[in-house]
Amino acid sequence: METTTPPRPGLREMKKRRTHDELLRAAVHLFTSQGYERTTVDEIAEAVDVSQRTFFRYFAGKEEAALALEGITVGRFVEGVRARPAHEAPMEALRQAVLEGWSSLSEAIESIASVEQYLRMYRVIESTPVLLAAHLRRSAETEEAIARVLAEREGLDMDADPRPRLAVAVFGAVMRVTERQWITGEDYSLEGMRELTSRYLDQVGPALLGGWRTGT
Amino acid sequence: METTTPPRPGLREMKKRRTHDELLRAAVHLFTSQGYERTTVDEIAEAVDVSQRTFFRYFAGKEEAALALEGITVGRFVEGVRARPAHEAPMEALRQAVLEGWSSLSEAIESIASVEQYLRMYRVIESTPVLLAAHLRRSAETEEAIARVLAEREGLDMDADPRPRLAVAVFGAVMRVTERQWITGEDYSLEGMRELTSRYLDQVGPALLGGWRTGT
DNA sequence: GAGGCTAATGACAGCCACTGACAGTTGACA
DNA sequence: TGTCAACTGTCAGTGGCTGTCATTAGCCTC
Repeated sequence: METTTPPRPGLREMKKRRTHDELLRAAVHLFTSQGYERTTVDEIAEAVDVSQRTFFRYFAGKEEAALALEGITVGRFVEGVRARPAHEAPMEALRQAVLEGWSSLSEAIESIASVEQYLRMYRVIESTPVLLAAHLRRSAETEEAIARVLAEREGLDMDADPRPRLAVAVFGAVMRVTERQWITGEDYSLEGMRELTSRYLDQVGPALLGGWRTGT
Repeated sequence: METTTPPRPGLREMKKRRTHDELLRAAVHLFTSQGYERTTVDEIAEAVDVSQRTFFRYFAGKEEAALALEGITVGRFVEGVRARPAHEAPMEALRQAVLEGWSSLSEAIESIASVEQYLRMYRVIESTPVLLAAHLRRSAETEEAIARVLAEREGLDMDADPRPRLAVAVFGAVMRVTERQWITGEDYSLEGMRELTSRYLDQVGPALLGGWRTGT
């Protein structure tokens, strides 16, 4: 009984995971180096030596492969919100979960890509209309999931009270503005992203109050 | 000089407009009656007795035809914001422009469809993933345009001050939540939409403050 | 460790959205 | 009325995506 494998991954599972990761890596590499539109599914499949049909068995479509990396971090974010202490106010819980997410981004995706590749893929998404569209739709789904988490935390009925959805929608809106700013700017460091996120969240109140001309 | 036509529409222009409108009408009719995915471009073209190629000369794609009706009202909304008196605070200007938009919806689309068809088309968009994605992307573009209008009104530099984008993003978020609620609910009247819009906008402040458990 | 079961894959055919190229038709305008 | 340019139809082709079916290859049992 030396070096046992308790949960028994199984050779089949291993291979499947390997194929999936290789396809994803190849897709990210091709998308970031030559663009999303100029990359065909056949190309990705060929890079991993599988048939095009197999690609579609691992990913629902080309889009899904392009958004899979981001999907990993989004999933972690949702879990992060769920794990926040119950005494935190909703917006504060969201804020902390996002900041933690940025901090642990590197470990979350290391089996697939580097942080730099993640950022480059993000740029591709933001600059490719069809990908941006899909990204926004998925963000909407994520917001719905998080609204459920908040409603549960606060013991509210989401169908009767719009505040959970409103708070999450506002938060999501700020995140989108932040992401855009972050891509447009020069600072690609995770610390820079954390700082920008905090700053913009603090500006929501002032932005809603009007009287912009007298402020800053 | 009896019954002159000053700007001279021209027979060609007339025919073009006619083809465009007929294609749009046919598309809306087919999408709302049998669904977006189950409608092919050939079907739409055939309903108007033009070739598939011609359809693509009038619409960049199937999606554009599905979103064109909504696009008319969105364009009017942007103009509405631009036309609001300069003394209004940003959020107030947005609110008034939207409410006015609902009120004049009927006249805006009458050459193409009825209000009921507009609502049904909206449901199709909301329930078809690819259309919802495209819709959200276009909304993002609209928000950018409106942020520019607000920044100009207030004499701000959008690249230095995030408040115009933040305010518009928050407003857009509320609108999306409202639209969803409105589609889920039973009340399809324009008056009901106006009322819901007002109510949700009033809730943004409370939603951000937390302490949900003590309030209503 | 041979054979059966089943999941994973490849190969093939086909649908549909969309595009480029070219030729035919029809308003516009001198 | 004839010329020009815009509009359209036809055809061929690309690429994303799906259904089907035969083949391969882990897995499990006896």
